[in-house]
Amino acid sequence: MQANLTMKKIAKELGVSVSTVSRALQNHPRIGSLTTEKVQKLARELHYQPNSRAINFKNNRSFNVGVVLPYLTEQFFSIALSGIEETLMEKGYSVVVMQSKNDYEREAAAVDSLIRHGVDGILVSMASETYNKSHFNNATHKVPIVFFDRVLKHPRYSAVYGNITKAAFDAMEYLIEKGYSDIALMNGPNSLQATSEREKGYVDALKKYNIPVDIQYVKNLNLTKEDTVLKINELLDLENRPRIILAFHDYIALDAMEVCKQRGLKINQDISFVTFSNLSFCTYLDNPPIATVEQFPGELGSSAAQLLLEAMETPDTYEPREIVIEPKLIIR
Amino acid sequence: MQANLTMKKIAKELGVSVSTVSRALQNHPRIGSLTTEKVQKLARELHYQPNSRAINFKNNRSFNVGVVLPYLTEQFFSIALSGIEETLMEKGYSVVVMQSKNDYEREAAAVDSLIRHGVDGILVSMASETYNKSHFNNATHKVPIVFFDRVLKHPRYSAVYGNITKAAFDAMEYLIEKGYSDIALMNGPNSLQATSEREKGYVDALKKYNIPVDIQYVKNLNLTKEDTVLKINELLDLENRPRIILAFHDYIALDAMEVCKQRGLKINQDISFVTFSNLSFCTYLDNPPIATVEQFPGELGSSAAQLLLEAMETPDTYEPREIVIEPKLIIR
DNA sequence: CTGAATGGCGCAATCGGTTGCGCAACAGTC
DNA sequence: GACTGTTGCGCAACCGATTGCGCCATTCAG
Repeated sequence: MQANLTMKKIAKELGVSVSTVSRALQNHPRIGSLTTEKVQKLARELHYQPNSRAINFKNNRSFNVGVVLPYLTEQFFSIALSGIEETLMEKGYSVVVMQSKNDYEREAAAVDSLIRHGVDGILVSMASETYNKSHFNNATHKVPIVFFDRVLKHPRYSAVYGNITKAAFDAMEYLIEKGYSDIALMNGPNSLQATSEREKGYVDALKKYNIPVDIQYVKNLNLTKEDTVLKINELLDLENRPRIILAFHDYIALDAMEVCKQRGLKINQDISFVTFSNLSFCTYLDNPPIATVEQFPGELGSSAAQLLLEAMETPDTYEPREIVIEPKLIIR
Repeated sequence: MQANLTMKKIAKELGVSVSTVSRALQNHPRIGSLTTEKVQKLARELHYQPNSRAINFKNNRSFNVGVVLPYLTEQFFSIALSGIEETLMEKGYSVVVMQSKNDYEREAAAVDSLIRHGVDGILVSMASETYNKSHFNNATHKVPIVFFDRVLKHPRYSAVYGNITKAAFDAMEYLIEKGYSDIALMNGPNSLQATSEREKGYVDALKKYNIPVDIQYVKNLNLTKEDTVLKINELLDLENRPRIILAFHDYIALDAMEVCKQRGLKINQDISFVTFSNLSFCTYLDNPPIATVEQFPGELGSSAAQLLLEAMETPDTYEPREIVIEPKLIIR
């Protein structure tokens, strides 16, 4: 850890003033070519690097962007983060990441901490437990915020998200057209906006084809394995057992498949699955979900990053807006 | 985006000096309780937040830590990053993450960029293509560096990594004791240190049991699917086809399994796999690898973070050192 | 009534750069 | 020789917060 090398030392060494050193390093025309050369030579020899904290302080910019998401270990979010990192890196920004673990307190603390750390903007995918939104209001007074995937819909905020309703509708339409019936929905937790959107697409499709909606076929899960096991068992216990399960996540489908197998059902024969995330490993399953909705998490992240870039770099003309990424149904 | 609220404004509003405001906010004993109360009240009302950039500048600390890793989308690294984030968050540090994509140039640029952004320390899992180490030498003059998983072994650097040799040895010993023979090794790329360590464990175990080493059984892969397909086909084409494949990653095993199935071999009957990463979804496979080496990426990351914390907070007494995390063989 | 002690607060320097302005020296013009 | 223009560089303010030191006013002891 070498001692701090500042312009002051270069200036003293050369018998010139600090301002001359500063200008010489910027090739300022008012500095003589001889002096400029001398300064640059010594700076090179001493491996001078300007103190970024001083520059950030002076410019009131840090070129850091905060990202708050539920879990880094969830593939959806790590892919989104990767897209964010790529987009921001190109523009010279760094990514500061924090996990909310779906906890409101942690999320609020993370947003607060990012502000205190002096980021120039924040990307958020909301915790499922977030009921109080005031931490975003406070933060947005200081820096722009853009939501992605798990968004807060409000004219004040930009948001990037997938068209879940249409995705669910498309998946249902595909299944119905294929002649499948008895389609159940294993949906996410109530606290997520996507849950109601998914249900809407499910219901809309049934209505379009004049199929009655059986509320016993719609289950909201709470993300724990126990609950998944409970709900799939409830479905399998129904007199009119579903033939297709529309699951809101591959992992939910996998856990449900296990229960099915234990109960002697053959996957993709007695019962099939369609999922809302396209995890790469599913192609390796002997009996994968017959279709899946690809939500393009990388594009979600990178679009959100681009909105944030605009908000940070042209704050005067920037108007909050929403971008909808169309998911794609992938048939296996 | 409200205008910057500084101490100056509070001071002017109250007709006191900036230093009084500063001290009042710190409950300095030399400030009268009346003044202190007034200042704190107004600060609260105006939602005053100290300018972190000014404080960072003054203290020459940012409480940011840089993390450079190959890919965020690789589960191993996203779990490691999660462990890093948890450990550092507790101590008030934030994590700035960058992907090297296994490219030397990007890695060097990332390290450089982190230094310029003013991080207090750096955690690195090296790019497989990194041949030149000078970017680390330059960086370490400025801030401490700790390596994790893909480490640079050098007395100057701290490093945290798994005991791959022993893990490979243990896996082999288990297989040999179980009576398995004809065990092949699908290893990683030459450029990774872990590759030679894994090979050493493989060879050591064979030698211990006086089993001749067949070099045709040892393949080094380059991480592309084509190469994996090529190498598994070479193995299956051998006169003495292996019965067990020790694969250095679950995804390699999955790709190889596909080829095996295509060639009419039954997994876990005609041929079985043992892998070096314990990806959660493998438990959902109908025929998963019969054993797997858990490398505890979260612990790897969090141990590295703890070393870095020590290096950052007590730089005078800190001595670089290595921590070895013992992997665990998990039998399915 | 004077001297010291104490409480309450402000001045100014500091961190490391950047930048407007001004000063000096010199050349060129009339 | 006085005037203007140009070149080359330094002074000092500034960004926002922190902090050593010193000043003034009050209080209390002697």
